Amino acid sequence: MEGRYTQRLADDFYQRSTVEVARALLGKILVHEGAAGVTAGRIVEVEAYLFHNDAACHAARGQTARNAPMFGPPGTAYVYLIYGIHYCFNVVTGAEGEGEAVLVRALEPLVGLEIMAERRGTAAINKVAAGPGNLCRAMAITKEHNGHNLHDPPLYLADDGYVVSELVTTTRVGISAAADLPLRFYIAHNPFISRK
DNA sequence: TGGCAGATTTTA
DNA sequence: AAAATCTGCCAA
Repeated sequence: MEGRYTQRLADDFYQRSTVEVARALLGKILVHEGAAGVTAGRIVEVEAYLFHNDAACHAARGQTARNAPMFGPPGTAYVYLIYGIHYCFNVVTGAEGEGEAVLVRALEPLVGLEIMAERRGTAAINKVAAGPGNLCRAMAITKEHNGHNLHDPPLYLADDGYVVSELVTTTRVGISAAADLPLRFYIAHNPFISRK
């Protein structure tokens, strides 16, 4: 149990294009050592948001107080509140000064299943961390993690050697602008994704 | 300074 | 289909 996900992603993991990082994040582990205990899950679904030619990206119109973390160094957390209710967790990518990020949309719960189920109010394992809002709820990720360096506890990314067998590329969910861009990626046939 | 849209989720 | 509920951002 302890030490299983200690192989944290190093800085050079993020030293490549946002799309490459997004695809590489599939299969990696998101770990949160929270007050209620450790929760962790495998990333099975992500979306890329690009600085250039992507009107759906929060940073598309330049830097503001809200999207500032997106312009920070890659490997930073960008967490924001959407619809006044749900948090969305992103991994900042792209060079410093370039507002890009990868939205993590779904996890396969691996550690702390009971904690996650209680936070979510459901024990349905394939729905506990499916969808960006639900994922943050299950993992207790909030605005306080905004700007956090994802190399360090309590919130970090790890690699357990898992290899993705088949990767699917589709258009992103829930956006009106740039809805035709193929920037959503998920593990094929995975039962934990938020939707087909 | 106010109004509105939004990378969602659940069912009032 | 529509509500729940917050806030950054720009003038609908």
